[in-house]
Amino acid sequence: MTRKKRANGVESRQRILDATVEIAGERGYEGTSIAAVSAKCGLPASSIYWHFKDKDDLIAAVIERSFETWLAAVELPGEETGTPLERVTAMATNVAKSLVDAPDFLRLGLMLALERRPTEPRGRTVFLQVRDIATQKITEVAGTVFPDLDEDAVRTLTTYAVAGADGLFVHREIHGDAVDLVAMFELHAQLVCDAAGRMASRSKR
Amino acid sequence: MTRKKRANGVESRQRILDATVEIAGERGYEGTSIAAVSAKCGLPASSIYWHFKDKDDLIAAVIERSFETWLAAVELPGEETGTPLERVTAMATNVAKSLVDAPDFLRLGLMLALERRPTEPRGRTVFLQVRDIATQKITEVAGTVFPDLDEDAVRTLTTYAVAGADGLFVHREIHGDAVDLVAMFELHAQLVCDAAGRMASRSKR
DNA sequence: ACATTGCTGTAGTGTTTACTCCAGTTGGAA
DNA sequence: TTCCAACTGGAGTAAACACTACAGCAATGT
Repeated sequence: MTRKKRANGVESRQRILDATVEIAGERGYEGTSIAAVSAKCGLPASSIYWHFKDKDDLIAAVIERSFETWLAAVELPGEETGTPLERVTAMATNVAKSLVDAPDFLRLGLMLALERRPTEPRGRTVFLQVRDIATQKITEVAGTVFPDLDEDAVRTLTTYAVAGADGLFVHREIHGDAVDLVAMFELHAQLVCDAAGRMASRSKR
Repeated sequence: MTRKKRANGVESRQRILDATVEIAGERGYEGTSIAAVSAKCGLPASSIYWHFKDKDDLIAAVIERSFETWLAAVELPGEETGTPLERVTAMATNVAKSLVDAPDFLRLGLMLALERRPTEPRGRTVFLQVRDIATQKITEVAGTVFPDLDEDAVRTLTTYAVAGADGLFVHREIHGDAVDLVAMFELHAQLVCDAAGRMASRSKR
């Protein structure tokens, strides 16, 4: 067995993925041509096909890697201390920062998610899966932060929280760096907490 | 001058646009091939090029028409009566219904908006323009519904309202018809009003 | 009757696409 | 030294791509 996989190989793989994430973020799924990726990373097409089965496989790998990058950027909030508002705001701030630092995952993912082609690309499936997992985690956190809420309310709250995050992200993608994503996410956190309060008081009655 | 423009012409144009909106909504900008549009609408490529200058022109026309369709579906709320919450909710409900009935505009527009290619397609420009106009109208309405707010607050509120709408729309596009968009928009309207109240009380102090 | 206009049908153009074949090259294991 | 596995390079293929040239036809204005 080889203990080192030959240094050049993994580096080339990274270079290919780097080039692909850039081009796919610019031009979408169909617009990402192997020739363009090859030109950008400096490796011939045959190398790309040595590392990846086909174009679909390449894009799925890009989604996976950019998800990991984003996950690392999120750095889940420390411990469960403070008021619900403080905790939710801390979480929102973290997510906002991570989306500024590592926007590729959500941008590419949303592009793929909005497409509805007959034969779904694997990249889309992967995105929806990891997104589902992330959503579930948020649901869990919401359940502990707002213990008064019933399951349905928690789900609704999570849906709204995620949708708001998506929308604010899109807003920043459209309007550029001038948008203060962290500030908007703080407002969002506040409103989500309002909603939680409203839901709790309703279910008590 | 001809009083009738030759019936077949306008009908063909519509058929081409219908086919294009369907394919573009499935496969994005690059994925929309003239051959596929031609096959779907039953007209040869030369007819498409007689009606439209090139592919870019075609997609821009699709955006324009789907915007008009959507605008017609929105049917702006009647008159300025009721509490702010009632008025905002009525508006949100209208928008939600229109997005269910005519989702093409926003779906296609968001797909184009998320792409950032070096030479921007005209369709993207058109989308961002009409979106800007729509946003401005919402800003005006917000200004009259919440007269206590200063300009900055109204802008922030509008941004948040639009972003929430985008995000909830994306959520429905991903999770399908099971999502009750109207209900989510009602919640959204409520939270936006909360935010307005919070902002007003802060500026008074 | 005749030319004009609006549109369709056929048959292309050259370029780009995803993907393949296979002959190198190179570093490490035996 | 020999050998193999891990890659790279270049050359190539068939299909799909956006787009064009142009002939033909049916209705209309004169």
